[in-house]
Parts: sequence; structure tokens; C-alpha cells
Amino acid sequence: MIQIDRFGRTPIYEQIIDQIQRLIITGVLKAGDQLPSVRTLSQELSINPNTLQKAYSELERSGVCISVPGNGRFVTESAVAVIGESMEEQIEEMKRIGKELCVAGIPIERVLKAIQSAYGKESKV
Amino acid sequence: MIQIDRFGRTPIYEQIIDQIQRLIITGVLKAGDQLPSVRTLSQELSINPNTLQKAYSELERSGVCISVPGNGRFVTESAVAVIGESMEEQIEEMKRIGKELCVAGIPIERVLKAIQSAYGKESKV
DNA sequence: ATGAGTGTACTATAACAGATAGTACACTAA
DNA sequence: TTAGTGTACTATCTGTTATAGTACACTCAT
Repeated sequence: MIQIDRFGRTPIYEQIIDQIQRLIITGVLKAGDQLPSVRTLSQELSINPNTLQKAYSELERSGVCISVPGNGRFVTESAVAVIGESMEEQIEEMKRIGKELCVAGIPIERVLKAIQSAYGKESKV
Repeated sequence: MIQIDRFGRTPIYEQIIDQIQRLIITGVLKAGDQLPSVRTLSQELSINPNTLQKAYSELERSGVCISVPGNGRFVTESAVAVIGESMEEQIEEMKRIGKELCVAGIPIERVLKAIQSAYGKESKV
């Protein structure tokens, strides 16, 4: 369900945040669903409970999930919307890279094709 | 010529690498040009000489510049090509973000427009 | 030959982030 | 009561980043 890359440069807690958000926007996890507990998931992933707690806290801070002490942690109704908003930042990041590629002389057609392939529109025309 | 953001998350030496590469692909620095010495530039930027040395070493490792002990450090003939190759990685990063935006349900038109605006093609049609 | 200006190497230190380890406490539901 | 939740806290370890200071070798102009 969740894969951890221990050798990459991205911190474990960030990887978890990204992957849980992905599970939500892909519909694997839906509003009201319970997230795995800190203890069980940390054991399953062989990571420290505190590391997972850090990821969960951040998800809760941004409004993706809500914790019910003594009960569990659940995906909020607004989770999909919240994550969607964070996608705006991704678009900004795209613009930033786009400007770099522009000054580097990379033709815009190459970039557009890359985007289209990511969207599964190969456009082999 | 070079601006340092001491409060951002990107390390100083990476900022220097990025900005020198930018100076080269924009033509401000050309093949054969001498880079500022470790001592002078580190004083100018108020950073440690070792930090700058780290940035320069990395630029040299990737083939952007070459050092001549006792003489100076110069932009190589292949610098532009080398930097251009590293742009391929940027395109891969774009694909990665593109896939995320795709599963998040962001319409491809929004992404394409973002790219075009980065390229200065506003396409106000 | 000398001196100024290069690059390079090395050790040491401090600060910070990331991750781990272990413990403790409060809450809820069966 | 018990098991399973979330939460809080301290302590430690590690790697990266950045700084500080020193030392040495090289090149060039004088």
C-alpha cells in the first residue's frame, strides 16, 4: 500500500505524506475511511512511530485527515479539495522549471510532448 | 551577479551551482571565461570559501568548468552542452509532476497553459 | 627569486534536519 | 478491565550544511 525509499533524498515522512495523498485522490482511501494506526503502520513499514506521527500531524494540519483520540484517524470530507489546492503549487513548480528550460533553449514542443505523455496522450502524430 | 538566499531550504552551494549554470546558458559567461576566484567571490557573497569550493568542485566534476592550479578556473567549451544534458532531468521531473496533476484530476489544458506562459507565449486566445 | 594571486587539502567545530528509541499519559470502545 | 487508539516528551544518533582556520603547491608578473 505504501512504499518507502530509504536511500532517496526525500525524507520518509514526506514520502508518506505524498503517498497517502495519492491514495486519497485516486479514490483508494475515501472520506471517512480510517487510516492505519501509528503503531501498526510504523511496524509494517519498519519505521519509527515518531516518523509516522510527524507525517500524520502534517496531513492533519493541512486538513486531509482528523484524529479522534482513543478512536483513530480518519480521512476528512474536504481531503480531496485540500489536496487539489496543493496541486496549484505543483503548477507553479512546473512554471519555474519551464522558465529554466526556456532559457536553456529547450524547444517548447519537447516540453509539451513530455506533459502529454505524462497524461497518457502520446499523440504519435 | 549572484544572489544568495540564506533562509531558503536549498543549500548555498546548490544555489551557486544553479546560478552559474544560468549565467552560462544565458551567455553572460562564455567558454574560456574565468570564474571569480574562491577567495574573492566568497568574500563578495559573505560565505565561507569552503562552501564555494564545494560548488566549484561539483561544477568541475560535471564538466562545466576546469581549474588550472595557480592560474584560475575557466568555463569549458562543452559547458553549454553539459548543462543542456542536465535539462533532460528537468524534463523527467516535469513528467513526474505531470502524472501527479493527472491523477489529481487537473485538466491538461491548465498545465499546458502554464508551460506556455513560462515560455512567454501567453496565447490569450 | 619574490610576492601576489591562484587552486587544493585538511582538521575541527557548530547548527540543523531526519530518524530512531523508549517511556508515559489520556482517551475510547468492547 | 483491557486492548487499541492518539499524543507528548526526552534523549540519542547520523548525515548534511556551513563555518573557521591553517597549510601547501602552483602560476604569473615583476
